[in-house]
Amino acid sequence: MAMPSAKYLPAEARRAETVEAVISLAAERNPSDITTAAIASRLGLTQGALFRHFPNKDAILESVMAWVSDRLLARVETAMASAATPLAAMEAAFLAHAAFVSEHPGVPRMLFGELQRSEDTAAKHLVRTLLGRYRERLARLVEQGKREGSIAADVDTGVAISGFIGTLQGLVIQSLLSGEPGRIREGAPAAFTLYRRGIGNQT
Amino acid sequence: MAMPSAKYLPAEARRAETVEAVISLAAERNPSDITTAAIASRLGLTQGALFRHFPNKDAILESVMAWVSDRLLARVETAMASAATPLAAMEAAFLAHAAFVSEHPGVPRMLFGELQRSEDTAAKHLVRTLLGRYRERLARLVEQGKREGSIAADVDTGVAISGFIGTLQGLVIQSLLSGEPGRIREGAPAAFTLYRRGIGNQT
DNA sequence: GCGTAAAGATAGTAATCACTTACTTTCTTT
DNA sequence: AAAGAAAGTAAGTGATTACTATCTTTACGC
Repeated sequence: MAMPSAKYLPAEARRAETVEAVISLAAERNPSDITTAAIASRLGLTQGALFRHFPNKDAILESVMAWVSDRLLARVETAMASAATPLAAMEAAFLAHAAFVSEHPGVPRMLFGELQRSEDTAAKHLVRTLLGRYRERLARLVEQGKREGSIAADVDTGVAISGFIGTLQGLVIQSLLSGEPGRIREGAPAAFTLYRRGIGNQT
Repeated sequence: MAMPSAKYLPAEARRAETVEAVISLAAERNPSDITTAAIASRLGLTQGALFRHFPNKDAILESVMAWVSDRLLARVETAMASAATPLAAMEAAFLAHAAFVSEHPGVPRMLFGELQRSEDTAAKHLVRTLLGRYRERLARLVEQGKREGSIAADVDTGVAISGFIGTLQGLVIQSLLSGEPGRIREGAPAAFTLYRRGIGNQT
């Protein structure tokens, strides 16, 4: 993944490789000090070569965010679709999300980092859109769960969603402290069980 | 708070003012692109003046982290001490923590940002120490709660702690999205209720 | 075997960064 | 009131940033 591969790749393949390089770099260092020189070096290219495929650095970040949005939402939605009940769908989404960030530990850092940038970049907008869509999917499940009685009716939907994302973020922080991204995936089932008890109907 | 105050302050007062300036800047922009020029400008000083009081930028960040560690732990511990039961202590800690980051929205960003720096700075070490102490206090409460039966015995302590911090982090992300730091404090009681249901004994 | 897309090397831009140096203003103390 | 220490200023330093310019070289399809 994101290995310095063949020379003279077609432009589209090079762009895809660039995105992966950024994501793998984000797993190792603070996303906001990833330089174009570092990206190029990971690809085995010179820095100037990057600007054959992207007009500027922000366009690279925008592509990264688009990649993340697509992949993450796709995996989460696929996971949701294969579940019978709302709670099972949320669990599947949770585990799929955890697996995704376990594979790409730089992703949550980039999302978080992009959110707190002061400039109004296209990448930032993509993150907001992603989170908006994510919230929407979750909200649907929570409401559905409340209707059928598996989720407590007195749980506010917004709070439930915030808790869902927060529980994931707790795992991310744990992995930052331990330096072992794999712990996100490993800890996910137990973390979700805790969360499920919180929102679940307990009568 | 952190207003450009009088000129020719004594060194200690200036250092304290500098710390507050950094924290207030972190509320507005990505912590990792807070420049010494920006800090000085907020204080109404020239950039070079900072280096009268700190040997380098890392020393400033170190002071900031020490400030945060002291204040946050103090407030959380005071809150814990005034509660009768373990669960009440955790709630008090949660609300105190939420109030603190509501007042200083830049703080969780700085902690998170410092954790993911690749260099081994003194500031990073302070953050790890802070989180270690925090975990310790929480672990004590969770174990105590399990013993007296108010917290479910089958809940792993590490998972409970990760969930505690994650739930807080969920509120932070919400406030990043909405741009309203006050929401952290407002949303805290409901968020904790959800968390409490998750860890609480439900028999 | 020619044309072209992709990448190379090299050198340069203007801006910004943390940090330094030389000097001046203010405060404090005697 | 004078002197010395402390605090602050102004103008730099060199390194690094994203990005551009120019020109050469490589690979591959027609």
